[in-house]
Amino acid sequence: MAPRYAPADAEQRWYDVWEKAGYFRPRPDSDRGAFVITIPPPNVTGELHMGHALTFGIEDVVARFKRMQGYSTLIVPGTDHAGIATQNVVEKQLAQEGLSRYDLGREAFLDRVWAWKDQYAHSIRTQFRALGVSFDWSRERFTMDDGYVDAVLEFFIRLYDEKQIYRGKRVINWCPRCRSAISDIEVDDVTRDDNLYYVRYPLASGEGDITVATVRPETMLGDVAVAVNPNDERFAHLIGKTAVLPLVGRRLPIIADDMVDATFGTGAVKMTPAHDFADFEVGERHNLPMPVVIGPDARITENGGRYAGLTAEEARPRIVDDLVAGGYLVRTEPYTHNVPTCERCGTILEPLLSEQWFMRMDRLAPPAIAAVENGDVRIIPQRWEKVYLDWMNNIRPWTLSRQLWWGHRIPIYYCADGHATAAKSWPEACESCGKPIERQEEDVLDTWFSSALWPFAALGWPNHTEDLERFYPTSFMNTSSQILYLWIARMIMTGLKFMGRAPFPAVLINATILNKHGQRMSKSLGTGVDPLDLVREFGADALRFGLMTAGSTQQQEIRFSEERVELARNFANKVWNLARAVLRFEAPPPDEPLRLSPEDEWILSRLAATVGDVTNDLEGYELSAAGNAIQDFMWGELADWYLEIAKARLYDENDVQGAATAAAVLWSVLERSVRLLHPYMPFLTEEIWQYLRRTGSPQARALSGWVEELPESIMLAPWPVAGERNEDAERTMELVMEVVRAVRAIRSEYAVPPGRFVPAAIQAGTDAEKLRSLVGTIARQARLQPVLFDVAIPGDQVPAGPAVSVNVGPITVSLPLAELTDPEEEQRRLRKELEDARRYEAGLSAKLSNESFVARAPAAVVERERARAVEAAERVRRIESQLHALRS
RNA sequence: GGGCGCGUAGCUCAGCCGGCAGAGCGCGCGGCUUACAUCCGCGUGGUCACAGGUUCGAAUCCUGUCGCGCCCA
Repeated sequence: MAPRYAPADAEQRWYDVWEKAGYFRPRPDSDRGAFVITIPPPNVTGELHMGHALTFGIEDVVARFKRMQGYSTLIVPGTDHAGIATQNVVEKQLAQEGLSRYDLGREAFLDRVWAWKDQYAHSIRTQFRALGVSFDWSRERFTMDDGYVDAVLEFFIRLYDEKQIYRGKRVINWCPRCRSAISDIEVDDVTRDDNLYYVRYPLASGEGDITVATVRPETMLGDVAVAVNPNDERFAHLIGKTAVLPLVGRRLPIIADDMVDATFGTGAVKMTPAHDFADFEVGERHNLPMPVVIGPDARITENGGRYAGLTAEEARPRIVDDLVAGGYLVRTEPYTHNVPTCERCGTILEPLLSEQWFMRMDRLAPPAIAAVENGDVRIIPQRWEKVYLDWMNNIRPWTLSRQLWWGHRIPIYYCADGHATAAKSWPEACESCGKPIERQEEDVLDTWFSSALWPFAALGWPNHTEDLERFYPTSFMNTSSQILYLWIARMIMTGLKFMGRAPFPAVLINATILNKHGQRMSKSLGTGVDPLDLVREFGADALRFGLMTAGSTQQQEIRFSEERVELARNFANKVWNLARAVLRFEAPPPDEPLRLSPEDEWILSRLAATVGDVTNDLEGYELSAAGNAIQDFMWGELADWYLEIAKARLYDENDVQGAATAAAVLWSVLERSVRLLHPYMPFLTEEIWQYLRRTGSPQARALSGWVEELPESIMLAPWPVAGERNEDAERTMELVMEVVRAVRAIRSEYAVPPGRFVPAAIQAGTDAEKLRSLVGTIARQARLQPVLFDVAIPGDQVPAGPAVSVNVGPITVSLPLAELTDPEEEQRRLRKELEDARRYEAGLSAKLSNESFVARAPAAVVERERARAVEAAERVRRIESQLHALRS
């Protein structure tokens, strides 16, 4: 084994071996049942980023844990066609060639997008493999592959037949750049400084006028009314009268509607139903005409008279100028408001009246609300449940249609009379009138429409496949908070609708990954990091471990830096070297059984505690806590203490049984720790596993519970079990470590060369019996030689001559560092220690003399404080006596 | 405007069903000790954002304030 772990080599070898051996496929038999994840399919727009590495890392850690626990475990991989996003990137590519999608035409353009898809799906697959994720590639899906298309058609037609999907004219968010409708949850509001224009509309009677306020004067071309609040006395006399639209001359009825906020502007509002969500509703209530004056290209339409052809942006100053010239502009004032922009491209959205396909939500939502309320679906962290429920309780119809080419084309066919027929393929005739079908709907479906089916469509729905039978509902979903509405909510609704059961019992909402300065990681900001660069530099295991332990499950953001991966790489190397050390001490097994010493009992107890903690943490999806627990144990206890202590026996040629016992305990504890670590560091642990398979005495293997040979891959090994805790052994070793640390501290303070042995006298008081067999251990770890243990010295006298005293609990270690001890210095040190000890003692007595405390605090707490007080007093007495001895 | 989260050592974070403030990194000192210098030993470092309250006792529970962030309108 090399002195340094080289990840690149191991990673390349193992992934292929695992895949070829079929370890990523669910095992057929399992009495523990199935554990299934259908991954959130990444967009085929580009490469994976750190957020993906986190998401899929979490899924793989959890799945590997469950696989080891014996579940029939399956992770279904896949990619999403990501309609508008992918179409945008391909259009950008075309633009660089000076082409638009219209130059190519629909068919040729789609060929281009498919080529893009193939390229990126391949590159994403390569990235997944580099991360070491145990996905079942034989079940890989794409949201536009043949079977999936069928699922989408089935979904659409069933809901259409149930009248849940309908066509209608509504004001929608229109992106003039994407040339498509946008769902209201794909809108980003951006705060902008604008002007509020007060415009005077004369009354038709020629006497008087009414002034309205607007931030978008150009929309006045589409005005059809002026509205006021019915309770607004200022305008009561005008209701029913008619105003005249300046510049246009259209006659506008003055109407009353509750929607109008009397405190905004003048309290009178112009109504533009084709270009404003609220105005549209008022327009419907009052049967107003709805002229479209700003078209899909964001230019003024024919309805805009002499402004036709201008962009909305160009039209505004012209109209304002004309209003001024006509004496209609009363005044302007600065106004800050939110402007809706396209989440994809940042373009300002135009509310636009148009014909779209919609899906009703009022029947689908209630069961999905109930599922979260009654705990069938748990959202972690739980606070997100409220966010989900708030949105679901105010849910609105879903705009399904997108004016795109890339996506699932809406399966609606029209006859010459414009009747719609829904069908999986070109129908024979119109289902309404029997006339021939003339054309298919041009629009495609919102990407999330197909994503909503993912957990069951990826398993074969609408066919009654074996996978669907066995693996639905899935077990776990995790994703970012941003798509709680867009995706999670819709999966729950459709799962309940078509499968009768929610698609998963638990949803983990991931933290957002920020860089070390707290900025979002994003390609456009230049703050993105390619996970594969980190894999190349530090190894996939290090990236996984570093990410998983970067922040707790409850956090909503994680500050991530490369340094974290470097530290995880160091840990990986530590584990590697720990294994090297353990494997070098293969002792010949004695015939007799093992003879466990206190430190053996201790490390076995600590392992038991760690297995328990890690298992609990993983069950609760606390991956950070679990990872830290493994690292703390392997590095801080197994390597730093147990191995160092065990070396004495391992190198002792006169103690064959002791050496064999230490070697066996080491092997077994390492072997089980490596299994604990496997979900986080699959490659390193597999590499070590191969050495473990070939080693380990029968006693060592028995200690781990192995009755048969170790399996050929750690992926087939069961999750470790450990025995009982041994509290006595833990307390004893805790004391040993404290004494050793205290002596080391004194040695360091007195600059005793680290290699040098110094004589010592240890008085252990009440702990003498407990420590007797560990004196040798203390001596070696603290480099003390020779050692007088528990010799009866009258009173508290330390051995003759100047000495340095170390007090740990009831234990005192005296180091007669004759030539090193400066009595003055030592007195100063002891006086400070005495001061601390007295302050501590005083604090305790104050507490104990407080009657309320003694009366009201739990008995156990009072008892503990009393014991501490006794110990503190004793400590004060000892230090005093040590000081006294120094003076004499 | 409404909702949520966060504020603990120079940095990143544990601790938060109340009972003597922790870890890693950094920094300082000392070490190539027969697994590892991607390492080992020791040390330094905190009004637990602020102000009230509850309690025998508050980093932890409650209220308010300030600062940062996210979501919704």
